Amino acid sequence: MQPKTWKLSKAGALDLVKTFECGQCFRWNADDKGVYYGVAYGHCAKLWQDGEDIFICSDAPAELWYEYFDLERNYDSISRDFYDGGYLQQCTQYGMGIRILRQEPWEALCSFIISQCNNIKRIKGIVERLCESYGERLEFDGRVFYSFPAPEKLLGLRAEDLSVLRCGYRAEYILVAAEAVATGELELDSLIRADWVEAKKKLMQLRGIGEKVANCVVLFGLYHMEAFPIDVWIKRALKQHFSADFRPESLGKYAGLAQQYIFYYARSQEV
DNA sequence: AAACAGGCCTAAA
DNA sequence: TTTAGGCCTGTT
Repeated sequence: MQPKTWKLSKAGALDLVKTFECGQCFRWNADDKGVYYGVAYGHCAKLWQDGEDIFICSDAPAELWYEYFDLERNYDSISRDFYDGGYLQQCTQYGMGIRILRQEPWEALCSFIISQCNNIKRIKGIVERLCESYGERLEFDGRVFYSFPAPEKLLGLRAEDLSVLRCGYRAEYILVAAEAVATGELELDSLIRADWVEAKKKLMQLRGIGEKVANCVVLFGLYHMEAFPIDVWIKRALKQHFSADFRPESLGKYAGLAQQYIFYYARSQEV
């Protein structure tokens, strides 16, 4: 199928740079002209902004990307709940344009296992090596890409086999998760429809998945927007700008979006 | 050179 | 229930 290019109708609600650089995903990269290339659900795409318009070029149907960028949800009205006249509002306004991507569940699970105690640059490197080693080779726009490997591709491997990834002790965790998903012991698709707390509990049964990683997977891979991952950045922001008895539930069913605004703002201030 | 990265596990209070 | 140390690897 030949790639087609089209213009996003609600482009104003999507900010490419913020969405790709806010730390939720690891496989989108800009070239020197600011054109983003990436792969999702086995399809390559490139996106760029031209004035007010955002264009997308892909051989996948438009619906796939419409869902991927969660474009049918009205982030403006959701975000109004975060206008507290203080710090959270500041974060929200700064991060406006971020979309919570609907990433592949297994990719999210695997990526956030890798993320533990790592910086984004290294996470990206490890994920890319994983895709190059075990994903499908794809060609798009005169370039070569690799899909995120299905968990089945990792069956039977031992931790030493993943040494090329240079992911250290996380190799074991990846293999445990891959086996659970591939064998059907862990049904990620059914967890999308399950209660988010139950989904989190289920994920945390796996070795190497604690509270933080589970929350990330639930939010970014299972689309439960209530989840509020707390890492060192968020912990710091909460300590400085929220009351001691703050509870994520107080932010409602889109707490996860608020978390992403806070995270993006907090990091922008220090880096 | 030692400390620290978007944590987790285990052992020990 | 909370806390310390170790863990792979890479960077500062």
